[in-house]
Amino acid sequence: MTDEVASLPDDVDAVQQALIEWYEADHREFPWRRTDDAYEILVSEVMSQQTQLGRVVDAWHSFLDRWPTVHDLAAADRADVVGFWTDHSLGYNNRAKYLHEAAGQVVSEYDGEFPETPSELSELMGVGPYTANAVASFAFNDGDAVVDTNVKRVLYRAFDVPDDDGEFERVAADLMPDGESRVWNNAIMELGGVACEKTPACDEADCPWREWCHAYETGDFTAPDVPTQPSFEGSRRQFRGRIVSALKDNEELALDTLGPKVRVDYVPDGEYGREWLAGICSDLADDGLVAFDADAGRVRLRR
DNA sequence: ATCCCGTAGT
DNA sequence: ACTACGGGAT
Repeated sequence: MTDEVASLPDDVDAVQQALIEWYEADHREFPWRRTDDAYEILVSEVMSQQTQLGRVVDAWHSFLDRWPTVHDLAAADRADVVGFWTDHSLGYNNRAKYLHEAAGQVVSEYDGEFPETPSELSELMGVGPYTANAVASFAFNDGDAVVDTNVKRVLYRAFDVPDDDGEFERVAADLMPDGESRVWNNAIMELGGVACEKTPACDEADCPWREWCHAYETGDFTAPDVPTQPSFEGSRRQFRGRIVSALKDNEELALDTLGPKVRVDYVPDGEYGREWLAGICSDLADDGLVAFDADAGRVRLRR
């Protein structure tokens, strides 16, 4: 026997059963947990990647009202999808573009029927390892163990898994009961979301793993390092967001009309003027989010 | 002011 | 391996 699963308790069956029973006894209700439609689940996962779950619920219903099927989304104008995204404060606009592109892939490459394996799902734009396993699990009960920051935190604390992506992936896979990816991945992320958050709530949430948890035993609830990010206020990101938001009603605007909508201190020939704005519009155009005519100095969302 | 967080591009 | 990417919640 190797030391491959040295991090895990001997009675893995009991660990698995405890978590599943805990999850099934009580958990937060989200509408996407009551569907097995791959398109609806993909939309929820892409939204959830960047936005707190409570805020996703309304946006998810609205999105599916507007584009009920993958065919509807594939046929939509990119500008409308990006406009919806910014209108609902969903964050990174690139993801709206990716989701729209992924819908196009499903229609053109799979005749509108979603592929069911993580490896095929990973080929879709904006779908990486996490989302591929989430969709494969929740739509088809056929995913591998998901490894998101919730799962990393749980494994790091409970079983002393080293802060290393390969280690997390290996232990997460060893821990998942065969053929139960749907309930398992829901359950372990729920554990990270309500019991094993940054500030843990072991007793309050009746954590099912207290008897095995190294952190609960030692009182050391350190979590894996999360990279710090540059401040948002005053950042390029902030102004990109404001530009897309100003264009969301599909207007085409001249730079000098757009400028004051983006920053109050806009002066055409000033430090933050036409040249500065054109630079950001040019980046947005490179990202495929806007159509920018630099000579005419006019910009609008890209169809 | 800080937190949240998976993917793509390089 | 590192960085860009949004904006509400707290």
